[in-house]
Amino acid sequence: MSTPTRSTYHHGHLRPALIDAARALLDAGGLEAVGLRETARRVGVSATATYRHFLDKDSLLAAVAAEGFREFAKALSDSVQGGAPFSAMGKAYVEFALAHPGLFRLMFGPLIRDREKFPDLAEASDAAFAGLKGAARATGNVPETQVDAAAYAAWSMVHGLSRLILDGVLPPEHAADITDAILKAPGPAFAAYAGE
Amino acid sequence: MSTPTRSTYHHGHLRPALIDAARALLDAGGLEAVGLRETARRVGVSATATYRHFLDKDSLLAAVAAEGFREFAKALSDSVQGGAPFSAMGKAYVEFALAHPGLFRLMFGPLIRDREKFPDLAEASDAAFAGLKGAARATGNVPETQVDAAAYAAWSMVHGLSRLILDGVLPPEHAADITDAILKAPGPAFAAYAGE
DNA sequence: TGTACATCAGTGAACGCGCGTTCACTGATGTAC
DNA sequence: TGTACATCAGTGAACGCGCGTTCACTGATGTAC
Repeated sequence: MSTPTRSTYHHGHLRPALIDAARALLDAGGLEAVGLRETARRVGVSATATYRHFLDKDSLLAAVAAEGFREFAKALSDSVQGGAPFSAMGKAYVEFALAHPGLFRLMFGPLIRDREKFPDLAEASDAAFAGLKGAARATGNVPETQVDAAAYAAWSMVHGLSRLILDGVLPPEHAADITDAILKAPGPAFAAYAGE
Repeated sequence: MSTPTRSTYHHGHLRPALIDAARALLDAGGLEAVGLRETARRVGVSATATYRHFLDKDSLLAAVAAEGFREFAKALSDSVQGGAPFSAMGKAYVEFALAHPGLFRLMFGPLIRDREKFPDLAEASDAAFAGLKGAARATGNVPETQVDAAAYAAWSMVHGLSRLILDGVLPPEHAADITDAILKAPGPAFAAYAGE
């Protein structure tokens, strides 16, 4: 993170500094705390300097989100290195969300719809999701024709769990227990669906 | 919905009219389209008249959300009347979300955290969730000690699926197929978790 | 039945706010000769 | 090696915007006697 003061007229690394600052605001105060002016203020630069590096506010946010997806993809793929079970990826998914609530919300916010305007973001998110599907296939437990459905089911579950905790619906003090119960003992947890 | 013009000085049913108008804005343009001034404008009343019926903007929104949860709870419980399988409730959950995107987002937004300020909302949401847990228990497939985990797992999955579609991550044209695949054939879909 | 008066439901002007963005600009840098 | 000049990265004032909320108010209603 850059210091808010600087001696040279030219910043030198303004683009990444703005991304870092926006992300810090995101982590500290959530999505609505991130403003273009406030971000620039943090870096110690005029608000308009931002426009040298980003088309507009959304473009700055999209860059932050794309960076988030790249880290997210890495965290997911790291989680199943060394033969860890598929559920380890689910755990990593939830942990990432809880560790970066603002970032997670931004990543799955409205910008992701605009694939043409933010191709970098679209690509980064696609890569993260592809990793999830690949891990579902790699378990070897799922017939090829069912891989998509299995991946979507797993994805939905960890995503929903993340959001329910993040949004304060599930009490945070029980979050860890619930996550473990669901991820470690999926058999009983899904028994409700049995016999239909 | 009320008409934007009226002949009498006193509106007569301003409170429900404001709730309806806010909800219409929500459905039409999403959360950020709902303003206190704009809502009043729709009803044909000055912005300040709102303060006769609601403490502030958040209180108006909380009333809308609470009403949403009551409808949501009804839709969920209706879905399993007449011996319909548990998965029917999941289907109803997703359908409600897709039918009322703005409302759904509001319902699970930040207001739900403020249980003391909005007890009516807290109660309405608790009731909806209790219905979900009750249905999981009623399947008879889950040992009593696992009912909570099973309900949370099911809840997480349908909630995550709803959000992924709503937020434009899963392509909407495939939303129905994916929902069916997950809800109707959970066995194969969850096979990825098997053998751990 | 008529009247006085408290109460309730609305009005409209005004406030400050911070935002994203535009504009014309200036200071610093790098490159060609 | 020095200089001219194009280019790039920043500045700061100003714009309009719609918002939520406050204030002192007025019109309508209902109730006690």
